[in-house]
Amino acid sequence: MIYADVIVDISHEKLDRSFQYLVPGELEREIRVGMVAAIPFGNGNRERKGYIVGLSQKPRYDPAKLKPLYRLCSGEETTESRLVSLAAWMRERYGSTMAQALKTVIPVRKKVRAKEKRYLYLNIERDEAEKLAESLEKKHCRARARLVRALMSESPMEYTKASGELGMTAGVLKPLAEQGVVKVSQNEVCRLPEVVRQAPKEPAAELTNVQKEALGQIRNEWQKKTARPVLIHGVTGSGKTQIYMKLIEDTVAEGKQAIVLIPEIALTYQTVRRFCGYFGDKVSVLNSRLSQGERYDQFRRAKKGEIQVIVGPRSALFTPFSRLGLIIIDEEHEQTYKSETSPRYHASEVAVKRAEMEGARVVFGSATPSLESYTKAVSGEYLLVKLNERYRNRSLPNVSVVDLRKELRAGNRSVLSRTLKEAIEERLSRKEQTMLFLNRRGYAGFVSCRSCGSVLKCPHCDVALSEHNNGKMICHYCGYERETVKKCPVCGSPYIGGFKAGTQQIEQVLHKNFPEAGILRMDYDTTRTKGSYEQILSSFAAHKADILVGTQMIVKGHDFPDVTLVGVIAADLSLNAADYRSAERTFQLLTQAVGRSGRGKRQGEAIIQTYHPDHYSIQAAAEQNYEKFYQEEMGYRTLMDYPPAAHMLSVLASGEEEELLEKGIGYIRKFAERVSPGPKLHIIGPASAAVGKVNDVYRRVLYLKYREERTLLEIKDKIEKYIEINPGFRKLYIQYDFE
DNA sequence: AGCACGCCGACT
DNA sequence: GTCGGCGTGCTC
Repeated sequence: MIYADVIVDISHEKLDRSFQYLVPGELEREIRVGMVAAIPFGNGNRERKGYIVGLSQKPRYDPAKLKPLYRLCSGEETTESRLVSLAAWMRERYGSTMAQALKTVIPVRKKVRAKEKRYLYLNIERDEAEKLAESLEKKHCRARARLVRALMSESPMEYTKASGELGMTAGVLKPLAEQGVVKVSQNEVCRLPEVVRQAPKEPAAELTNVQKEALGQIRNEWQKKTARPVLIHGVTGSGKTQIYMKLIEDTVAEGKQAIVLIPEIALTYQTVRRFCGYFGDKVSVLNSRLSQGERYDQFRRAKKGEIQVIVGPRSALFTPFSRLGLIIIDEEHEQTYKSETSPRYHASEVAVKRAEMEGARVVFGSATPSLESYTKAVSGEYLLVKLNERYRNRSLPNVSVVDLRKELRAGNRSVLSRTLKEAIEERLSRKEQTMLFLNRRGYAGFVSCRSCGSVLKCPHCDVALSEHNNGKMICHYCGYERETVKKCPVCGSPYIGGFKAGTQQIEQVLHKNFPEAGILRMDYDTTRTKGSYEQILSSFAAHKADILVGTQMIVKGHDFPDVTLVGVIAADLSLNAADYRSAERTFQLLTQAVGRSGRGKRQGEAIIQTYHPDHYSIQAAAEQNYEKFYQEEMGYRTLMDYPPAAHMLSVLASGEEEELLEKGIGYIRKFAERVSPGPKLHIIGPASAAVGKVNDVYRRVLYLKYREERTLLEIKDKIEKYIEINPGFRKLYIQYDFE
């Protein structure tokens, strides 16, 4: 016997869970997750539509009470059913529960439903209503009288308010509505986000020859029956967005819809405005600041076909378009495309899958593609399209690297090297602008020598050790531990320790050095209030300040034509993050930062300060040479068996009882060893997770590395089953993460 | 959402 | 008694 988990297609919060049904024998072969079925529901066995969200061999409910489903509704494939299938695939691929996957894919199936935003109106005159209320009270129809009186003082009234504060039920409303006393309307307020309403209409810009050629390549690929995903590798300022626009235009002209993913809406304010200006009311925007209701509105509009294009973060990937034609992922390398919660999916992968299921196309774009994508592009799995020139013949900035070790030797202990200081002075005298950039992302308390630049690393994993306040240095991958050092183990210098520099500190140094200069600071502290982000950027754009200091958040979005100098305070900060991706991230951040310079008519310059002037990621960024970086980094990944050369599965276990957790993760390790296909499977850990303990919940992590991803997937499935069978794991929460 | 059930006050 | 309305709880 096969049992099916079904979600009933009734939009109500209390039905937001699955119900189990018997699958009649003749449907057993045919039934799949994601299909739509007709089911008997409720007391009268009324026929309802339901989505199959899971299949199993045994019942989890009293089998005597299970009803068989009526039939499968083939050909009734809806947007929802396709999204359910996508969720099923995500469950399988990333090892989450179906409930978690569904929640990710079909958000807000509860609470702020459009229907609950209905309004109630009093449909009769006041004195008439007064009489009615009195007679209702006489007839002991208290609930009805209450509603009529309430509407006399407030009409229209929100449906939710009536049912909530007044305790109105459907049975109370129905007779009143039938008598024509109360009118129910679906007068929904359509809440357009601010950016959409404000954006000025913009005509299409003329494409350069390089852009036209790239566009031609993509259209050519799209002629094929099975078009591959496209990776646009374009240098900073090469005009990728204009190509996206043309591709979206093509898609809309075919009567299809497009999804545009961008890393973080606030950081790409200008991009959003450009889309809105170009596509007008065809486009809508999702962003993380939107309320659940606003977000739901946008999804509903998409479903109804009121909009053709949606621009938004990772979650916009699940917009319920009925004829999806194109998914664009801009700044494809960004970390925000990877979900931090289970299912820990990567938007690029899911985009390719959704596109495959719905016959849509995928375009990735980046100046610094992730190693994963570029590897696929090189192997021909993706089509690689290059834009090697900046838009309007602007040239790339001249970059110089400053060795901070030499500065120390020359007696300069300031965060500003002499070269950088002189360069800033020059800009001030020429009335040009400077951006100073502190890449603190991923900063995790590494220890380095200021004299020779060497960093304490794990002897097994080749990533920087993190300093803990208990005086120990720890590797987050394998759990290796050692005492902190007082002297540099390489050169013996006592100038060794954690790197301490904040944006505030730099701001102070600047004030001291350039008392006349206008300085703006942008970091987590100064952008907490709403609108402060845009405010800082627009006042810098209006040249109200000479210098902008900030964390990585300043490297995106705005074009500042007057900026001719970009300074990177310490490239090492991200280089020494406790992560095998630190070099990649450094290269990306440096390239993006350097790319901010010289966007206007004047030639740009960039200065990178570092203790590792010879490191390939810094040199390649200085030369703006992606290819060189890619070759070096791939060599490192291959040598160390890190992705994408190999694949990595991390098993994160958490629980409140430390001992139980320790035991449990130990068993998982042993089990993994048992099902291992041979010595080529590396099992590392268990180690403490990057954040070892949160809210009294302990977390431990196990890493499995193997050349073939398929094998890791199989191992994950086996571990999942093993955990399900053994009741000892009930109190542990296990998450999987593929890299 | 839609239906059944049990409760309550009022009236043939 | 018993009828109509109300609030609650359940739906595989």
